[in-house]
Amino acid sequence: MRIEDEIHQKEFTDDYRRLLVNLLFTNNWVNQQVMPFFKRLGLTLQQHNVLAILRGQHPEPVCFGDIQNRMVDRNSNVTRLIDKLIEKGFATRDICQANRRMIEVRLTEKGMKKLQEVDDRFPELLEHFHNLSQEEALLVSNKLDKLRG
Amino acid sequence: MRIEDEIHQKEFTDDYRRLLVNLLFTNNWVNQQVMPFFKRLGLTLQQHNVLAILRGQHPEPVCFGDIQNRMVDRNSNVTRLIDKLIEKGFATRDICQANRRMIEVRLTEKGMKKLQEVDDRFPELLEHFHNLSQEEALLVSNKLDKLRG
DNA sequence: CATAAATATTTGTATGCACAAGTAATGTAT
DNA sequence: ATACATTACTTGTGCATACAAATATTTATG
Repeated sequence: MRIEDEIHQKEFTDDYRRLLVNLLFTNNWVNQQVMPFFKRLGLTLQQHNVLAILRGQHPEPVCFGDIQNRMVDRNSNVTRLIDKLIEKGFATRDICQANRRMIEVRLTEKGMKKLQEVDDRFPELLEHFHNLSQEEALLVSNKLDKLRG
Repeated sequence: MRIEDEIHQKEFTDDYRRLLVNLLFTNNWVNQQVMPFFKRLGLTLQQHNVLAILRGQHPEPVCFGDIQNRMVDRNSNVTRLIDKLIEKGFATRDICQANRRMIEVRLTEKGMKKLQEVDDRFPELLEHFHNLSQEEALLVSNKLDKLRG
């Protein structure tokens, strides 16, 4: 459905303005697909993002700064995210002995299993994106890369 | 910059997954351009969205339900948004005499001036999108429409 | 006409996020 | 060695958001 119809607006003054509004609107749409998906699995999007980063280094630990730099949403408060993951038994935290300002975060077995569970169901989530062909998905992705510069 | 490099990930298992992450990441990027822009003008993105909807009907009033249906972010709590706008003197609220369940919201002169101020500066904001050509902006916008179905 | 259903908005609450200030450990310069 | 700056993480606070329940008004039904 055209963005003009979605928000009941006649037309946009220019294509960039249309793109801006469309990106904001589409983001809400994406969140409405993604949030319930993760909620059903007992995670938030960002908690899952951290778990995936931890798996990338497993069994090596990852420190907070590195987690932050690899996150899709850089504004997250890593301290409190990790608190939640530890509370749920998906991660552990230890002070790094080489540099005691740093915290080593590791994935647990339980966290690993939860990630596997997410992976198993991921195709369900991606189905929502199949209105675009694979070529179109790739094209849009590349244009978004270009947009951000 | 490629999304893989932004989040330090080697590569994605498939193009749809890449698109999903790219949309989420790009949304954060967009917010980082948009939020400070509106903050400098003493508004939030959503407050501006409501003001623009009110202008669309001015001098006729708009009721809450219609505002909600036209908003880019449908999850907003319209009651509390309008409270803020009235507090700032940008809008007024009256009970509709024809149907007293409904609230008529109108733009004030002050609100109109604030919108004009935003319009005057809008080109600054849109500059951030000029990494894409006008054709590309249009293309991406159309693909996003298609994605949502 | 009384009652139930539907509509439109409001309020409560728990959670999440943004931003700023705070703490603790380490590095650097004199 | 001491003082200052930097780094890495933590905490506090106010504001925004999501979701559910509540209220008030109108419409529909027997």
